This record gives sequence, structure tokens and C-alpha cells, in this order.
Amino acid sequence: MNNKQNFIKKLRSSGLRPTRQRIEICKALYDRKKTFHFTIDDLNKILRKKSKEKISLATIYNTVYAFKNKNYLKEISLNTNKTYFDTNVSSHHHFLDENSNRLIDLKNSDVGKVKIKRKIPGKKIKSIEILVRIGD
Amino acid sequence: MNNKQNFIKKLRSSGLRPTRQRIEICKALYDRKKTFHFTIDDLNKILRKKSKEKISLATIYNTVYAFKNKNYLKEISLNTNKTYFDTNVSSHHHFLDENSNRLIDLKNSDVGKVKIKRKIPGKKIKSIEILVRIGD
DNA sequence: CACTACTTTAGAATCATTATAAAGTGTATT
DNA sequence: AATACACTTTATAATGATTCTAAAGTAGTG
Repeated sequence: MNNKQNFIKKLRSSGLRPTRQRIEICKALYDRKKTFHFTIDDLNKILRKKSKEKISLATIYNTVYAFKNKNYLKEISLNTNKTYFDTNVSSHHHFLDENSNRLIDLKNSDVGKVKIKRKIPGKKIKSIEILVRIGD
Repeated sequence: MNNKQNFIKKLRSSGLRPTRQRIEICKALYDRKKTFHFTIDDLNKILRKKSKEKISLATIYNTVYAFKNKNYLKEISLNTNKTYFDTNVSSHHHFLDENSNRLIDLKNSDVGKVKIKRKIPGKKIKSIEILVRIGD
């Protein structure tokens, strides 16, 4: 798997030392066909399954927030007690199924263009996030 | 102030006994010219200022969630450690100023119509929430 | 190899929220 | 106006995600 070499390169180029823990986390997050949504707890469980060498919870927090700062992860705005992250960092929106509490990506082509007509003096728009709640 | 009588009526008609605490909270929330956004902590501080008779934190939580269930309050989806509520329960969207962490209401006329082109079988759209992050 | 800055780690601390269970109160009935 | 009972309030404890701490470990430079 030369993905590992790619992860190492990417980490180095971001100023993050390619430690065993960070590489493991990269594999868990990015060695997949599809992007996905997760909480710290989800990721912790995935990592415990994948390898017997335990990664400390503190490290998982550190790494996830480091990746978020480097724009390798996105934080999703939801009202839940746990924070959700998304490995799909491209600008896109979400369905939230209120019954299962599951998030579903909306492709940009699934959402008509959003026009924000109001401006706040001195402020720029950083991002537009749409959450579509669905249910039975 | 016959607002108090209105609050009592409204509470009764919702199946909520008009207790001193609930009436105080109604006053704090709805006896205003403009709607506003708040956290439980904000509301607690407002109530402590307004009257010397203390309302327990637990009661504030209970009441706010009771009001939310009755649709007298809306919960706002944000990624913050505290939960935000909005006394404006009409369907509308928000700016979030990333510098000050302040929320600003967007009128519906400020936002072009949002089209969601994708459907999830068996699921209905419950609500569409737009968060526009702004900053310097 | 040695040095230093960056990392990891276990465990403690924090803090919003929820649970508990005992005391208080609104209201329907007499 | 007294009674009874379900609904409320309350202080406090419990929970649980996240953040902090400071000591031990490690990558990378020279």
C-alpha cells in the first residue's frame, strides 16, 4: 500500500510529523472509497478495531483538530452533544434524518443556488451551510 | 401589564400550569420588542437580574425544553459547546459572525428560494436551515 | 549520536446538561 | 376553604464530551 507514503508526504508537507498515530488515523479516515461522517467516539472505535496498538483519546482529539485546521476535515454544525466531522471537505450540504440521526451528503447539484441578498458591512461570507432535516 | 394574563392563558392552553417560574421566564423571553437568541446561561443571568427570587437552573432547563416542544422556542444548530435558542420561531435563517460568535437573523426575503432536488424515499423534509458564516 | 522541539499519553479537571428524589404548588372536587 | 393528587420546582449528584497538564517518548537536524 503506497497510500502510506502519500499520507507521510501529505503530513510532512503540512508541517505535521508523520507519527505512527497520525498515519493510523489517516488510514482510518482516508483509505476508503467514500467519504464519511464520524464523531471522535466513532473514530476511537474504528481505530481500536483496526489495530491492537492503542491510540490515546487525547491524541485522537489532537489529531482530528489538527486535520481540521489543515482543512483535511470539516466540522459539521449540528445540535447534538457530540461533535461531527466529515472527511468530505468540499463545499456541500447535508440531510439529517431525525429518526436515525444519520447524516447524508447532498451533492451540490442536488441544491439550487443559494442567494444571500443581505450584506453586513465589513464582513465577508465565509461559508454557507444548509441542513435539511428529514423524517418519516 | 396584561401581558401576564396572556402568558397565563397561553401556558394553560398548552397544558402547562402557569407557575411563578414559567411566568417569569415568559416575561424575560417574550416581553420585548425584538426576538433574540440566547443560551441557558444567558437566560439564567437575565432572570437573576430581573428578580431577586431565584429560579433553579433545572427549572430553566425544564421550561426552555417545554417551550421548545410547544414551539414557543427554536433550537439553533451550531457547533458550540452551548445550545442556542431563538424566540423567533418563524422559519428563517442566520448569519453567524465567526469573530464575535454573534447570531444575526436573516429575513426570508434576504435569502433566495432554496431548491432541494434530491428526495430520500419514505422521508419528508421537516425543515431547511441555512447558516451563513461571516467574518472580517 | 545528541539535541531539541514536537508528540503522545494517562489521568485529572472542566463544564454543559440530565437525572434524582424530596418538598412545594396548582387546580378540580367536595 | 379544606382535600387530594398530579404536576413542578429544587438542590444536588451524576454523566459524559471535551480540554488541560505535565511527564515520558520520538522525529528530524546537524
